[in-house]
Amino acid sequence: MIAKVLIQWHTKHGRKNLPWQKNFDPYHIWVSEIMLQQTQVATVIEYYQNFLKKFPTILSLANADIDEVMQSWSGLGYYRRARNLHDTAVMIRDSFKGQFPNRYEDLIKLPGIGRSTAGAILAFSFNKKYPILDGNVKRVFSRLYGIEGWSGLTLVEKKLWGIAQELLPDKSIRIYTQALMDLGATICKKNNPECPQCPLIKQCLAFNKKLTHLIPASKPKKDLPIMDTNILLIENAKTILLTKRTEKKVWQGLWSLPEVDSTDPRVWVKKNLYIHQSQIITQGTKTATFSHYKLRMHFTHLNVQIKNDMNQIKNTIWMPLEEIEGAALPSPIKVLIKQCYKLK
DNA sequence: TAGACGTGGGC
DNA sequence: TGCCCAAGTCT
Repeated sequence: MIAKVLIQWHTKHGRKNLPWQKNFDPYHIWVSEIMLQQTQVATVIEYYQNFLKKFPTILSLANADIDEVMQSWSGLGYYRRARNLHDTAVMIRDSFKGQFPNRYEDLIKLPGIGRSTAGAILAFSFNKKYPILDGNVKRVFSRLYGIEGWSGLTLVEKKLWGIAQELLPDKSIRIYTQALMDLGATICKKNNPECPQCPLIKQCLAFNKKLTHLIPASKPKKDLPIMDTNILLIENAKTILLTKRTEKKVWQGLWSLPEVDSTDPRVWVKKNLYIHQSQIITQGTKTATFSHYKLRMHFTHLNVQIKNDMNQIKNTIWMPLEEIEGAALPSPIKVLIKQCYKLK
């Protein structure tokens, strides 16, 4: 019954013109689903189009250099997704003869594809009867059935998956799945849901009990810890010194400004670079907020003149200023660099 | 299983 | 402004 109502609602009110809705190509669907993880539709659209232009087929992605993939992902965040995307493309090329798998057991083993993304690929691309459970769907079901408690709790999540599985229709899974997400995105919103427009208003427990503002329950909040770091913006003849972040932590695989222990930048510069002279241009602090901590970046912008026989430091490059914007750098670092050149 | 993992929209 | 959170997954 619920599925039928949703499918009918979708014919008039569903979203049908998103860039990844032009065909059912599993490669296209997969790329969009990965990009859309924890990322809003409006943000994804441009990245998606650029990405497919650069990597039109799964083979072109598999054969690409990871650095190129990171460059395309720069600014989107959660960079592990880009590495997983590339790894998965290689696996499909080598272990599946380039054919995108269409079985749940195969999909779930691929890096970056969890239960919900596997369900989305199966539903959208292959019209197979599998559930999804993203933020939209969690919100819709939580309200519809008056599920209390934060959806991150194991028990709550289990209930929601159960509902997702139970309500699945035998036919039109593709439309049904899209309808569910569209309802969550456009009507059953977190704040100020438009209940009068909702096709499920009569059977919605949260609406009938006037609990839509309390369901779904918010994630328990915690104060974000503050981390401090010292970074250097070293300029030499219109180029900037960048280091690749190879450690398995935030911004892995991206180029960034060197991070140093010393609060006096000249110590690091003297130790690592052969220079004629160095001159501090500006110093300051900029804070970047992540989902799990705040990073206070104490930066020093300085100008150096490198000797010809400078020593090469591992994983570093001097990047021309004009190439920074299009390179694989984290957003806050790009902003910081831009600000420094306004300040000057 | 709780924490790591980014960034920007919206209020 | 500051806070919540978005088409989640991995460890």
